[in-house]
Amino acid sequence: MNRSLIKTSSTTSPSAPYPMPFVRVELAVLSIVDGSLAVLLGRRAQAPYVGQWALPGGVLRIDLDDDLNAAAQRIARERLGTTVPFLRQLTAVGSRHRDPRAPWALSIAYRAMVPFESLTPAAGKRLEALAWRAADEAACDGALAFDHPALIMNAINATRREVDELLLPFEFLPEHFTLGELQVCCEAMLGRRLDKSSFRRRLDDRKVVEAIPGEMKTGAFRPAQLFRKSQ
Amino acid sequence: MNRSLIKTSSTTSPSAPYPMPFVRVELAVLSIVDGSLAVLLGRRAQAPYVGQWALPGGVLRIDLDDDLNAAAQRIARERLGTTVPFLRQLTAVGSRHRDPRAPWALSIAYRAMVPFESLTPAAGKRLEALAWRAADEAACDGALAFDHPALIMNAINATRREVDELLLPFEFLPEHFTLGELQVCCEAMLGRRLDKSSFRRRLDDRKVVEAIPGEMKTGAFRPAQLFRKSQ
DNA sequence: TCAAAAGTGTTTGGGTTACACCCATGG
DNA sequence: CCATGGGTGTAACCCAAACACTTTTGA
Repeated sequence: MNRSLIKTSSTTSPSAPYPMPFVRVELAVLSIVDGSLAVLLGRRAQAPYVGQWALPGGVLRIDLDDDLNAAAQRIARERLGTTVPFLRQLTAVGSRHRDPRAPWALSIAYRAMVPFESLTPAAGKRLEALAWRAADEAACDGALAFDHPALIMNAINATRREVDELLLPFEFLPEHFTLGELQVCCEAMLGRRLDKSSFRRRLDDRKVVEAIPGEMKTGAFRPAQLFRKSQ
Repeated sequence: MNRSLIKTSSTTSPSAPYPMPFVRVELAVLSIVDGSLAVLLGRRAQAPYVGQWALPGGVLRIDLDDDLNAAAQRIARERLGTTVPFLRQLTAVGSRHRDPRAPWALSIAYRAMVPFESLTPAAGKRLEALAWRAADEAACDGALAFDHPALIMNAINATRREVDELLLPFEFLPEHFTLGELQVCCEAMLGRRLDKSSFRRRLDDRKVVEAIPGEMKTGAFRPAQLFRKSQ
């Protein structure tokens, strides 16, 4: 299966078309599974790398996609059956021989973050299976297809940096949440414990959340104030 | 001049080629001119946006470029006649109707930093002229072609963030330099003054530079220790 | 009354800013 | 001897880590 899937005919006149690379979008979909950061992998049903695990992704369709973000969302719908919030472009990687389907392949990598329960376990097109995998592990796993371990590492670093700066994935949480829940979520993403007191001071210095007057969450123990994203 | 420059023929079989976008690389080349950050702009000699100023850039050539970085360097050679150090990928932007030459255009934007004297003032292919322009200004100038003001803003922010973190463009400086020269350079990039004492403390806490024993720069006043990049 | 989680206050320390001050040299 | 830039020291301050403590509930 080494046949080129994209046009590569050579050009003649100076203003004639140059052959363009094979352009794809790859998704590093993160979530919190069992209290730590996980990445969604698909087992490939087609060549190349049949049977191996890889990030879900798809070909950019200039007939369907208005822009790169739209392409990422379409591919998420097709492959995962869900929309993906907290979307962020990570990087573009492109070179000769990256992908045996084409002489030159360019991928735009995106990071997203979804509640893992929101995923239909049914795999979409071209995938045998979907599975969550510990993110730190996957980032170092040489058995993954293409250069995807590096992309996963990139997604982890970008995400941890955002959390450090309190740019938090509120779409990932319920609309109303307690500060405890928020802290547990951040700790899972960072892979380390946070101090309750300084975490809260930072939150209200920068006004990233606001208390919802009257709303409390009652449970087994002392009731907790509910918060929502500011503005 | 609305004729498509790239192949857009539709596909038939499911595994047949999809039409691919028009892929370019744009360069935000920065330098320090008159003590403040400047960006290199070219006046376009061809449609679209003839006569308007834009970032230098060029089409990705999968027959010539081994990877994206190589493409950026080739385009720098062709357009500017020089190699570009401190190269960093900024972002990919792509959408329908971004560029009248094609129905769907994708650009990978790169930032570089060169000593401005190293540029041959002769403009390369497809450019009428090359000129340095205050970066902060250009980032807000609606008269620039395409979405280039946003790319310039992106380049400025990425660069200032790197300098804040003491990831410094040593290729931009002479191999041996005084701490005063280094500080002036950083101040120009940041667009604000730095405190000499804390700047130096930060430098040697993180061991980013090392003194060259015996080497001193003598001038009008007290001689200064020369330094080089660490490692 | 105890466990568990909510919520608050206080101390400490690292790192940066701001600023004052000496040093060495050519003119 | 002074203007100028090189180089050093110190106090103030900001922020966050660490940790101790009180509060409130269901069981």
